[in-house]
Amino acid sequence: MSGLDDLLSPMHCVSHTLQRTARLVAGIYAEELRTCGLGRSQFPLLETLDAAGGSLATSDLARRLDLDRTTLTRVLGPLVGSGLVDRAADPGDARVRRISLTEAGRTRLVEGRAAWRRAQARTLERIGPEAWRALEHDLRRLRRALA
Amino acid sequence: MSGLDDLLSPMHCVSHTLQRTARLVAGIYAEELRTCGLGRSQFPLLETLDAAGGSLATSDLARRLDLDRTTLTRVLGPLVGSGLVDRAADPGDARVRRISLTEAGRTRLVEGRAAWRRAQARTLERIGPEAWRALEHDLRRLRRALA
DNA sequence: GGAAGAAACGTGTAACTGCACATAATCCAG
DNA sequence: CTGGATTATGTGCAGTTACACGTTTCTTCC
Repeated sequence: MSGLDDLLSPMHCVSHTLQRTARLVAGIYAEELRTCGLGRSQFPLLETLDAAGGSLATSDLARRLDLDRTTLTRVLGPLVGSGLVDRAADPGDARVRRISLTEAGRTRLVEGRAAWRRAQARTLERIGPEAWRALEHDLRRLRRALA
Repeated sequence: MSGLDDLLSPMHCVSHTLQRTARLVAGIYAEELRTCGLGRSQFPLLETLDAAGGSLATSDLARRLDLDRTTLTRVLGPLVGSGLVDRAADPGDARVRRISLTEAGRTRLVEGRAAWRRAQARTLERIGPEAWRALEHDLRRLRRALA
């Protein structure tokens, strides 16, 4: 039954479809987060650090964000500079840098969450909570399939 | 029934979920397209121009790609430079620039399609054609809801 | 036909993204 | 305990993305 051929037509491009959808949605979050001085890549980073409890090695953090390790390094720069995260040498292994939230980082994260919640609410209002629930599940499966 | 509150927890972020999934997939397409000298933003652009038949105004093209108009201008630069697309003044309206595929552009597009098809096949193989069919449909609905 | 508003466009600037490459530290086989 | 493979990291460079702002051209209304 699988008419697979039609999916090999460029208009069904997986990458472009995901990319353009992500672009569209990102605008909403960027708009809200800008009010508290956080970039749209910074908020998930702080949130992931917080969710991890304490600190994470650079590579581990990158893996959790599905972000290239070197990209993470760039994103980290300004955050370290503004004192929201701390980059310290690991006591047991001189190669790894442990990234952790500072107190200022935790504070900013709380502020960020208010802005984020507005964006998330605006988005869910448009697309419908149940629709998102289903989509989120499928996207997670997609990521697992690619991992 | 709708527990909507749980969706307002940062781990259910629509933007981050879409973004990270798009990043993951984009790598596959970039890898294949690099073999024929096309960036992953260039291929959809050429494809969209081709699908539109002839030429499009800058803003129209941007709209079709869900891309910011000014972003499109930047992407267009190198493509005009390498002669794959042509940017000409509109006969009827001096404000609009009509973007069109050149012969070289059409040729490159054909080469690009071979590379693209490899990426698409690799991706579908991982995630399953039926899963993608469903996902594509839901993502389109999402975009419509945001438009 | 002229002024107010709208539409189409480009540029300055800045953030996000990742590949190729290089460096330093660790681990393991001999 | 030494040398080669592995692991963790950072940088140069290039491509992707969009907001704020300004310019030119067109449209509309008086």
